[in-house]
Amino acid sequence: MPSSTVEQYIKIIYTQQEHLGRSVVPMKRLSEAMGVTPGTATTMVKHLDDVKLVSYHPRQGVLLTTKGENLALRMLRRHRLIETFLEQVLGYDWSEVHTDAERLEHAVSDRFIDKLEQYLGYPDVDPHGDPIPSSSGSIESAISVPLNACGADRRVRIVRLLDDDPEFLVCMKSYLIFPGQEFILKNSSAITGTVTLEHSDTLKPVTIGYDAAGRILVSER
Amino acid sequence: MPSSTVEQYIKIIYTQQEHLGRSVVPMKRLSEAMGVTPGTATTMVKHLDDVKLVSYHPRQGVLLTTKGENLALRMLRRHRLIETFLEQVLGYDWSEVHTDAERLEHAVSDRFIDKLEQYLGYPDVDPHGDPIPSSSGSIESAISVPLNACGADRRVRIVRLLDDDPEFLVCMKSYLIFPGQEFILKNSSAITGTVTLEHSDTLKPVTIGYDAAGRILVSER
DNA sequence: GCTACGTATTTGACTAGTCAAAATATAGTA
DNA sequence: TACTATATTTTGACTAGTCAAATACGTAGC
Ligand SMILES: [Mn+2]
Ligand SMILES: [Mn+2]
Ligand SMILES: [Mn+2]
Ligand SMILES: [Mn+2]
Repeated sequence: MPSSTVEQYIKIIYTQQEHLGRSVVPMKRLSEAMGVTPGTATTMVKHLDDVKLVSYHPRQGVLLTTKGENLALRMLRRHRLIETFLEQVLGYDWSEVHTDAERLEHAVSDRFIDKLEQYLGYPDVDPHGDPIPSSSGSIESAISVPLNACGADRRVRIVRLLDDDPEFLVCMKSYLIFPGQEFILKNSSAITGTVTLEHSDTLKPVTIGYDAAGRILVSER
Repeated sequence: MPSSTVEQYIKIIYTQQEHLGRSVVPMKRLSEAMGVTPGTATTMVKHLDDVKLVSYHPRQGVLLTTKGENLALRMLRRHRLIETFLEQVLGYDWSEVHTDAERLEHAVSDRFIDKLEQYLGYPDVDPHGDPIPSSSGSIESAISVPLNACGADRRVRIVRLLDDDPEFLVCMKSYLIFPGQEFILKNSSAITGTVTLEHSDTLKPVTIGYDAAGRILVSER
């Protein structure tokens, strides 16, 4: 049975691998994401390689094995089902769910997660639009593009937000930017570095920065 | 912030103190309840004394301070609210709730517990009839007596079971022995060491051993 | 008062996870 | 090619929690 520390490393390696596109995750990246010193990450990664959860390429980086990927998906499943529960059932704000899920994910049993999933009615995404892996480990994300890579005058539907920062989330919610909401993309200017949207119901205009828009995934329609 | 290990020691010291009646809990007792060697318990208890959670009386035993008692009640509150949730909401059998609660209680935040309590409608006992301490730390248990200390031909209502063993609980449930059920106490014999009950609705008779009956608390009426 | 036995404490060793700081490799630049 | 900046690895040390086994108490019985 993996310790919560191991679980956390594996989950972070997965998300970093996904985020980097490239396959190997360098130690600096990993240590920063884990909040530990680089030396600590190196030591741990060697151990993870020993137990076949990752393959370690000295001086280059680390890569999940299939076994590691399975564990990562199980952790993501736990994390996202718990977040969904906290928001939909216990009434947390979506900016608060992440912190608590971060601890709970390491304390729940498989029985708990399977019953929770059933109780929630088999949701396929969490409050941030992150897809929830099935118990068999399959995961499918809706097709989407970053908001800053979208053509102007398009009608878009918010699909997912790639940021856990509570401040960011509170702010987005106040603009009605959360999964399911629809907007018209009025203007997207690489020169000024802004993206302007108009909510399809309220018609309220919102302007956000280019990099923030990069963390918002939408589907064009 | 106390570690989960510290939380567990404190909770166990509380329940042992309650169970022994006497105030100090000897090391042997504590180490057995914790599943560690006596030496380990001694070391830990000295540390708990340093941080003022217990007062340690060498070669006699250990005793919670007020600070320790507060922590213990917070843990009991968590444990019992979680057990209630697992049974009533997620549909666990009452024999399964204990194990999962044992881990979760160390991973939940105060926010979680308070929202959970609200969601559950402020229950005052858990599935085993154990009273749930309030957020301010007050706890009140219904007046009750052990079933083996009851006069015969009395009508009794099951209040609480003092045993976590899944096998015992599954068995009791099959006899309808769980909080709220009513029985007529037909016979209680110290000689044969048995207690015979009859369910007040189904009229089905049940005979259980004297010591098992000691772990069943009832209210006479 | 002395002995035995059971309980309690001490000691030394081990594991998982961590940091600080020194040593080393690598890749880019002059 | 030689130098330098940066990433990486190594080393030694530390903490929390644990066990096994040696040692020390304390009390009940003789
Ligand atoms: Mn985590
Ligand atoms: Mn999420
Ligand atoms: Mn516990
Ligand atoms: Mn209980």
